[in-house]
Amino acid sequence: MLPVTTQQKVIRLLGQNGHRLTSQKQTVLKILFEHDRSHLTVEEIYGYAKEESSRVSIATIYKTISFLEQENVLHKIRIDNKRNCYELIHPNEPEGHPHCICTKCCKTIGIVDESVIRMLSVCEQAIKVHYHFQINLQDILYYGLCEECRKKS
Amino acid sequence: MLPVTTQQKVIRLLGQNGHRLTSQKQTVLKILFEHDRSHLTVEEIYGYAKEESSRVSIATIYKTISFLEQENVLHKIRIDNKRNCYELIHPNEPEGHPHCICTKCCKTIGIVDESVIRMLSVCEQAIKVHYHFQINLQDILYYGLCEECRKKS
DNA sequence: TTCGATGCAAAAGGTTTGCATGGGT
DNA sequence: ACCCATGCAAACCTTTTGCATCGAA
Repeated sequence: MLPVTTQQKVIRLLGQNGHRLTSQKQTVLKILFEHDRSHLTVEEIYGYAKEESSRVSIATIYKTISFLEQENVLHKIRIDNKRNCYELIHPNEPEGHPHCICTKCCKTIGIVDESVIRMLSVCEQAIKVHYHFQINLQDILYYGLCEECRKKS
Repeated sequence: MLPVTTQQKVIRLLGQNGHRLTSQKQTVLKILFEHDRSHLTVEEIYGYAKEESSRVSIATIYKTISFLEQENVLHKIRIDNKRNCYELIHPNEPEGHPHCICTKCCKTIGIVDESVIRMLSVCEQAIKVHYHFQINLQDILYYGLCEECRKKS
């Protein structure tokens, strides 16, 4: 759960710089807060938004999501290459952290464990050295079986 | 460059199991062999194929690519989330190795260096331990600047 | 009252599909 | 001759866009 103070900060942010805090934006934010740590598709957000209030269009959902991405509230992850997924950014966690995706139940798990993150940054360093490539952004997905699904099978 | 013996093995493979080695399939394969180590989009393959012979349709390119994917000749990588890219699988190299993508010139570099690969598998191990997640497949992209583009800027 | 945000519907762009025809084997 | 593969065009699906209208500040 994103801390309430952070939530409020985000909400305030959206009404600034000539932007307007509309009910649609608030609805989308509410949904994102309620589904923190999940990885929602646009269609899912739209579905939840219609439950909240019928006055939403899919175009607005897309526009709002782009806006929230620009404002560093939301982060796009490409879990499959058909549709995009989004997750809330947690200010104190490494941005763009790796994800595990269960190929059976489709659950996604964000990898934020410090020791793992540290190891990955060692790999990054090695790539910089070996390939003379300056890494600015990483995008790491692991596919496999989560604990529950592995136990079942 | 994929070894010629491997190329021939692939070509032979395509005429087996009730499949037919058509000129279109051969054209696509020729293009893939010639652009080994690159990461071609479907549109690019289609473009090259039309140069080779005018008798190709985009639908056939898609169908051929799916077929080659199933046959473990080709591997899909999602470099951007608009269109898919493909690269030849090299039997003796780790499948699904990481890629560096230059955000300036769009060049992609496959990471096959053994020491880096070894480090990454240590990370995998750590994830298995910390998250009780069984990793079957990895999909790792690094975005940044390649050597040439970094020198230029 | 102003002007950014919304809703609608159409467009865009990549990919898939159905079906008659072509061409390997 | 058989029947898989191809080409065409239409369908699909997600995402984007243009524009008139709405509504937050």
